[in-house]
Amino acid sequence: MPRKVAVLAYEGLSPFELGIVVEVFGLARPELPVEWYDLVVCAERAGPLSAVGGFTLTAAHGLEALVTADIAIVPGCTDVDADPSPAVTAALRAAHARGARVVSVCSGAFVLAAAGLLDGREAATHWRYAERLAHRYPRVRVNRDVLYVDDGDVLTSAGSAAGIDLCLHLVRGDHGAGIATAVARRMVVAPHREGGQAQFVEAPLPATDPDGDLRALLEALPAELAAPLPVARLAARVHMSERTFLRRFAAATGTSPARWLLQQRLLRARELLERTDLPVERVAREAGLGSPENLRHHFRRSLGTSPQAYRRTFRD
DNA sequence: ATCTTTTCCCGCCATG
DNA sequence: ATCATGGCGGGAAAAG
Repeated sequence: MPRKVAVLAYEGLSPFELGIVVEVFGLARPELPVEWYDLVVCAERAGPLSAVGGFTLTAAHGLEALVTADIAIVPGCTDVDADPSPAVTAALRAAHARGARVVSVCSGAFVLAAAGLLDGREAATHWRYAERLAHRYPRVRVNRDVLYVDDGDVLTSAGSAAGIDLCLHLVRGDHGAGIATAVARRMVVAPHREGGQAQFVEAPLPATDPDGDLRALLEALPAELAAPLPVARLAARVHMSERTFLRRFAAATGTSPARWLLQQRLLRARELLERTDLPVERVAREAGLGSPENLRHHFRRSLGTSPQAYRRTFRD
């Protein structure tokens, strides 16, 4: 049985964010060896809805599709101060109660918050709206610095295109990094973006685009993940003091060297677990995570599973 | 799970 | 004056 994905359309919706969801989940993918999702677009009422850009669309399904979905997605709304329809919030609560994963893109977090689904949870939204979300729904712990928040059954993403990151994250969780990478490749986007939305807020990319040595280092590092890469050594390689290296690195990637390396190494470990039969001990070593204990530790922290369980899920 | 050692990394500030 | 640099301290996190 394919997983059912329902995305909500409504008056004044943003076609881009709806489109992300349709592109990821709604496009047929016969080239992939997995059962793809069933996507439906649903709306509260049957009539035409006007979208940003001055055109209209009609959804083929009603809110019951949202309630019975495995994944219910709310794209951003144009008016975050408006109260979402009670029928919509009720449908989202019902979906959640049934065990569905409830997902928002951008300002869609306001709808989830209105439904009470974010109470006491961490959530992401567009940086422009973070303050308002936190103010209006004090029980929501707004994280301004990430592209998305995965809280298990409730997932929220930051501004517009961060919805792509979150959708790919969902695919990665359901089908593994290999499949998610294939989808990303077909969409011609990065399979995994590092750093939070902070890097997109004020700093235009050209100002922080890594130049010369640093760029070369960033490109070279993925090939040497198995070796220890202490900051002091890295800084020396690009002829900078540690302090300057940290600053430049942060400006270029939005994270610190250690965090960036950890992400790369976890990604490598996942690949090895999916594509090879290497024992966990070797996976840990090849990925540069050192001991299997260390690998397990970080795996649990970021993926919520163990390496063995992860391999079982994506390898049969 | 808990402890110890090591490494990281960010604010502060003098310097060029 | 502004700006990048890089040394230092020490709280935080990782590694063992």
